[in-house]
Amino acid sequence: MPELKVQHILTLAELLAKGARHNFVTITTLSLGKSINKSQQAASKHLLELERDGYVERMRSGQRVSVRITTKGHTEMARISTILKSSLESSPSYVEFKGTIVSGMGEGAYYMSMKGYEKQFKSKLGYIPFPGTLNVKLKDKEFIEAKRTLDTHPGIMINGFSDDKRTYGWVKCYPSKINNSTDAVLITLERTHHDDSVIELISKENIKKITKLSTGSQISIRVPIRSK
Amino acid sequence: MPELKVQHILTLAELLAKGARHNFVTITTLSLGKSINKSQQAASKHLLELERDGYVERMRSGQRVSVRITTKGHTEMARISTILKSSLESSPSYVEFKGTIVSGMGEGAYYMSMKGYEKQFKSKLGYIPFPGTLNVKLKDKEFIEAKRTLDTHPGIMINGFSDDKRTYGWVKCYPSKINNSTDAVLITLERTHHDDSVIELISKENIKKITKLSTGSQISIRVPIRSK
DNA sequence: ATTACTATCTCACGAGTAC
DNA sequence: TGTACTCGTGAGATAGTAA
Repeated sequence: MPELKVQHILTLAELLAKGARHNFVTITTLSLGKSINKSQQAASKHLLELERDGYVERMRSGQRVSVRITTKGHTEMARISTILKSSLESSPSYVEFKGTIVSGMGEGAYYMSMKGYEKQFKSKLGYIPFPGTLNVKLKDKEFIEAKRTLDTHPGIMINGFSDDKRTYGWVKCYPSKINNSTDAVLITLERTHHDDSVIELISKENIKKITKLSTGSQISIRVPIRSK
Repeated sequence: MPELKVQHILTLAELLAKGARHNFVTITTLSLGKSINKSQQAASKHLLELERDGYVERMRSGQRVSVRITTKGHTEMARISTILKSSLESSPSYVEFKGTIVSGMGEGAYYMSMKGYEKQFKSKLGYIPFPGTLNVKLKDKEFIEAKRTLDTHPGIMINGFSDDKRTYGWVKCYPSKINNSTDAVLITLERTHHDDSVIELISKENIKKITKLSTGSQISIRVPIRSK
């Protein structure tokens, strides 16, 4: 039983679109070729091969040829369509980070506890985060790239503000899951004091305590995103 | 802007299934090759070309390579999936017959008016048909073939019966539309008195009168069927 | 006008192999 | 282990053309 050749997929799709599932449709190899961006000769060969392999039936009436798709042909197309559709849908809708917990520098805690931020956390996240950030050193280049991916997705925006001394940048929040179970919020900062390979997380409670993780532990963070 | 090559479709689908939409996934060209039923070398080339054409991004970490599908790649796959899906769905769910009206031989009328049939018509179709059948001479070989197609689909079964003299065969009814507007019922008989190229229709009223068609008129009959 | 043959070309694939 | 080069083979495409 010969497999359906990939290059025949579009040809079958075109015939299907022309209504060749249940009725013989009369179509010239020239127009079929145009539809699939191939030559008349290629279309003719496609039909011959599709017929040989049992995906279509053909019927000559003089010069013209009518074509109909067989049940086998239809089944095969449905199969391929399903494969494509499910592979598109099955794509997980999260960005994943993997790395190891590193000791925070205390800085994050200081900034995140400022009244200008806390007020917004309370209203936009629904709580005031535990004073302190969990810092994760990313394991690989691809996770650093993933950070850039995140930038293209919307997050919860915490606006910057000023006090007497200086201005403080915005903070973007991405609700996420640690090790697929604990809720936390990955934050990206307008003005970061880390290099690219470290990400910071905040949470309602002390993350290390709740997850029983400590400095050096391997950790996975998943940020759900809306698939487009 | 190079088009996505057909042979790359399955490769992209495989990457999609592996979750490479939002995250870089580490996959060896050997295993990728196996998944798409190609060699390691083919898989490697696919990835190189997909990258060259902007459908995936790659990232080397030493020997291994991580792959992620770009927005362009995802869009393209979605496009193809939609084309296939809609071509499968758009396929009209009817079998069509075209031909010319020929004068009935009166026989049909006689048989169809028998009490053994009439009782069943009344209960299964909801009415007693006009006494007389519309005979249509099919125009082309493909419509004769379409009759065979119809046989594989279920219709409303009118059982045969016997009287003192003889037995009468079953009649299978397919509700249909004449010229896409008038309701009628195409019937196939266990024992037909026509050759293959003629079909018969019955209806509540006199079809010729209602449609203002007469012997010699071109006519189209569509029999809706359940697509499988 | 339309199909499909033949010849030719291109490029997709796998084998072998370097790194 | 891995990736990806070169190279040979053959499938798939086109041009030209017969029917």
